[in-house]
Amino acid sequence: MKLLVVEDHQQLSANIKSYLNQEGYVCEVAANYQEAVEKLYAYQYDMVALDLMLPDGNGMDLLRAIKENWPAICVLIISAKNALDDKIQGLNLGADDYLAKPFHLAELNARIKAVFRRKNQQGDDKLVFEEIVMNTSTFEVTVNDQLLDLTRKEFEMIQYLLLNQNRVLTKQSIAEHLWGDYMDTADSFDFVYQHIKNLRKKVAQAKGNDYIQTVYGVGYKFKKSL
Amino acid sequence: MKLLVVEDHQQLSANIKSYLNQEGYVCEVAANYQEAVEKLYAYQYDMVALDLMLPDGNGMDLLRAIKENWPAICVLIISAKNALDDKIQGLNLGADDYLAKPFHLAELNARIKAVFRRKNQQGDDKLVFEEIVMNTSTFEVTVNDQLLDLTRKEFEMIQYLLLNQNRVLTKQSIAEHLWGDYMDTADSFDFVYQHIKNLRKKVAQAKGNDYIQTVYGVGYKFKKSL
DNA sequence: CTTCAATTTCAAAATTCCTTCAGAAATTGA
DNA sequence: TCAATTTCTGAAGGAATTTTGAAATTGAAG
Repeated sequence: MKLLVVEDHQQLSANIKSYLNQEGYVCEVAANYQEAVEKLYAYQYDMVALDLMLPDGNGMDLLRAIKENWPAICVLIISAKNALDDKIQGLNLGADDYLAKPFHLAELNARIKAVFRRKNQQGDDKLVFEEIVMNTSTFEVTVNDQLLDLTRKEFEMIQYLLLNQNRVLTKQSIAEHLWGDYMDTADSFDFVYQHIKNLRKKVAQAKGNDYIQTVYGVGYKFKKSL
Repeated sequence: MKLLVVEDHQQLSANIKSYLNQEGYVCEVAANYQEAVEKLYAYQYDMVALDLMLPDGNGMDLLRAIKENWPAICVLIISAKNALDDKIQGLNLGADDYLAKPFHLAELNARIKAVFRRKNQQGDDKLVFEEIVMNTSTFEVTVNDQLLDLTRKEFEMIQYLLLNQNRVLTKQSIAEHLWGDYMDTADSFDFVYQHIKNLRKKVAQAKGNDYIQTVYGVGYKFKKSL
């Protein structure tokens, strides 16, 4: 799960980020409107936690832009203004939840979980590729109804592949998705190889086929069996 | 896909180039206005990433010149000046997107992809010649609905042929398009023969016809079956 | 502190791809 | 038809990428 926290207060965003990383999310921070939009273009997020008070723009506009361009992304509004107006307007614009400052990190976590749960219950709670099925509410992955025992990285990887069945994912983009923005200057992607290997082994154990196709010089994708 | 990066800062342009090569683009660099124009005349680009700050001229003028002389080329403006004016003026002059420095390379990549996607959607995101269909968003090529397993060079080659169905492509121009400016002094284009051969074989495997016509003494083109 | 699993690093092995080369085949023009 | 030029083909080497196993590191749990 990859989150973007849009929050201009340095200290707070750093806290949130480290806390959510602890909790197992891949979490990045944007300090303002501009940066948020750039990151949204560049990467692929599952959720945005959005502070309405931004130094260079209106948070509501950003919310509107997100719902327009990336409708699949959940938005959790964070705001110091405890004004009911904001809350109503935000939810009307399609925000998935609203959290007033100040808040406990544990509560943020709970809200995030709740938003995902709610979203996945309405309809698309399964990601499927042939015999591979991921239940996005219980976070279980089965191959041919056999449950896979995956580590966190393996899980994130198979999810990323499932979400992008039609395109080839480069090692770079996989690394960015699983590790966040630490990878900017990374020179080696050896660990991607390892996780691919382990994932393949586990999938193949459940069914002879490993499904993951190498595209030489580019990356990986699920291969269609024709 | 062949890109020209117009950027006078050595280190940056070198980084961009190596990154985009990694990502599978053919990428060349021009350090100033003059050099950019020369390259635009000499070669055929799909896109220009243009830094507005140039040592020997105004980037806006260059943008205007590109849109006038090579209207098919997409332009992505890069600028350190975060001025909204620049952005507005640039987009008014026909630039396809705008990216403020500093930026993550991944974001540059995402913008490039987005620009192409947008452009291709206006018509269709498919390149077609008879039974050959190339999906430019998934980077898949099918012949008679059979998926081809192509290497990078083969892919670039068939794409170049698809984009130029009416003209004959010389070995030189193919080499320039696929390998960039390393070819300036090259004396032998034998490797083009190899890739043509391999491509023909793979296409013919999917359908008896190989489609690629040799024009003796000149080059190659798709042949129409009458 | 110890233990165990997960993650990352490292280097060798395996694979795939690219380029070169030399000879064969095809085309052109005289 | 013949010679010159161009294109085609297969094989071989080298370069780049991926795979693999094993060791080192990290991190959480007991």
